[in-house]
Amino acid sequence: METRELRYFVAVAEELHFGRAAQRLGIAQPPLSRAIGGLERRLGTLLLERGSRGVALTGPGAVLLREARAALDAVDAAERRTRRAALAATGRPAVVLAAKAGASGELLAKLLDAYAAEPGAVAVDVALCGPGEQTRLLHDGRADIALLHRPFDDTAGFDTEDLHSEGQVAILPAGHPLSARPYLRLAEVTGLPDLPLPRWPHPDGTFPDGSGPQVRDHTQLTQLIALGRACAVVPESGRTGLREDLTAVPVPDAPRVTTVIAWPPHSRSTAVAGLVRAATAL
Amino acid sequence: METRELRYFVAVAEELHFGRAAQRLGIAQPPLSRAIGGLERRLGTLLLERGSRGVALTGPGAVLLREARAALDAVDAAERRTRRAALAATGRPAVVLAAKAGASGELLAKLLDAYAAEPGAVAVDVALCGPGEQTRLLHDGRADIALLHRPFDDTAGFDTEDLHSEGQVAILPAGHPLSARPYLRLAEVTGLPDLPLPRWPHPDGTFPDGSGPQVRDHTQLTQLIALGRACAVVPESGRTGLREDLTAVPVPDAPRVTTVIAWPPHSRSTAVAGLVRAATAL
DNA sequence: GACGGCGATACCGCCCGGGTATCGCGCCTG
DNA sequence: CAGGCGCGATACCCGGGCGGTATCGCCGTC
Repeated sequence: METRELRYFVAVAEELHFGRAAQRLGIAQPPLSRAIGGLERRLGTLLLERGSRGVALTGPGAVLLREARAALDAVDAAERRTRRAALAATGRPAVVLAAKAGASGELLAKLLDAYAAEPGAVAVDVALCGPGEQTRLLHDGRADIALLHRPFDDTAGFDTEDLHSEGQVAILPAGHPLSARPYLRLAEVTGLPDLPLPRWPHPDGTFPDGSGPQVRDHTQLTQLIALGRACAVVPESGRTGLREDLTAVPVPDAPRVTTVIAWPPHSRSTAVAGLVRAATAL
Repeated sequence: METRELRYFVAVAEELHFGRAAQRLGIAQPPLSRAIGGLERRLGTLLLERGSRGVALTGPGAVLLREARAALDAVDAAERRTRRAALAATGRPAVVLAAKAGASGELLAKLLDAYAAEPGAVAVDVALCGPGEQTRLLHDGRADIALLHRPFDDTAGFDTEDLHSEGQVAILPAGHPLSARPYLRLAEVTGLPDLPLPRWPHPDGTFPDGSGPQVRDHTQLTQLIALGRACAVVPESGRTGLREDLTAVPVPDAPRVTTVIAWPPHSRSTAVAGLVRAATAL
């Protein structure tokens, strides 16, 4: 199977529409139909159910969609990492570290300092990204190493090392009745009709069903809370640098959040090893 | 990058010889040279150092070799798993479980029994393979789930669940002076001049340097030990069904061996989940 | 200095991937 | 029920690229 075929299939499987997929791929629709047809013939199975109205994935098609995405990520990673190795060989070598914007700020700063103090340290490019984006960057080679947060991020498929564990706090508008309490139970926070929990986007950009406001980043979140339209439960470290009009109240029974450093299991980079060493020594 | 290019590059990088690589790929040498050249041009870096005598990998070339193997495994896995999903949809569905031949026999039998008793259990094809081969099968999709042994097998990149932990024993010819001892220290066994430890092949089929006899499977090993030409340190469970002319002596300070069940992190198969459930409930 | 091994280059033919035009088939609609 | 339309499949053509053969250029080695 060629990557071209996989790319074509993923496009159709995502669009569920040959015409739109072809447009997205920048080709005409007939070659796309042929390519998918050939794939199905070679695999000996129907991948897409062509109904009179639109297209649907078959069982094997769903399997191929998942596997093809992983395979294409691996191919992309191969290209990116080779390119970066070429850069490192001639110019300034660097590693890319992916971290969630607005999280672990202090820990990140300490890590960068500690690593920079090591002999032979190379430049560290920090890729700040949205929630849950880090694993994607690691998988497709845009990042070499990442800071993740269990249980929120999916650490499956990576080597990890625990760095830090912390409880969570509820962020409420200052002046809200609950904000004076010494601590809160998780059930008390999640059930507030006047302050719903916000909805974060899935990796594909869509939002889960529900009634809370949609947020995409930390700024939107704090603003919504300040407006009295939402509340949130975040790791303790999120209370540093909190706006004046917001209050943090501990939520002892919320799951503890562990910050981990993660890297692709077959990584051989000395820079990655150095970062891990520096991180675990913090 | 197309998988064809990756396959070509891996062939040359492994053979370190354009002619032989071309032969292995079933094409002529000139198209191969051109393909590699094109790859290098597009990546903007030299991948192979063409010396007067043979070919050597550059730094970026070594990176690409590692990444390309992973990517090609992922593509193979996509094809195999789709094919198997197609089979499962029409005929008898099955999972493939990879296990090291001659290891964990009893545990494997119990696992298969326990899983078969579950409602909705599907057929389990057991792929017995050589030491260290299981991870390969998992990576390229020939297997859906595997029994691995830490610290021998590399569990990186898989989800795992510990099943069983055991000490190790030394296998000696009956009648050897040490065979009467109640236990042995690891250093005593590894330093025997008359009974060297055998050498196991690497995944690529080559043997590590050293002086011990080369073995490829358990039968060869027991035969060598019986002949008084080698000894071995193996998990306790390896003493079940031992030949009469061999003796097992505990080695308490050898690292404990943990049998784990492992599966690809993005696996969605209910059969895999059922096997894991059955295994952890043992 | 002739030879041989090996990768690069030159050149050619053909297949396949991509394009346009058109068809076939449901489904909605007046 | 006819006509229109949306959408994927099919027919057919064209060009680029992949693979083939022949050959060159460069080094070692007798």
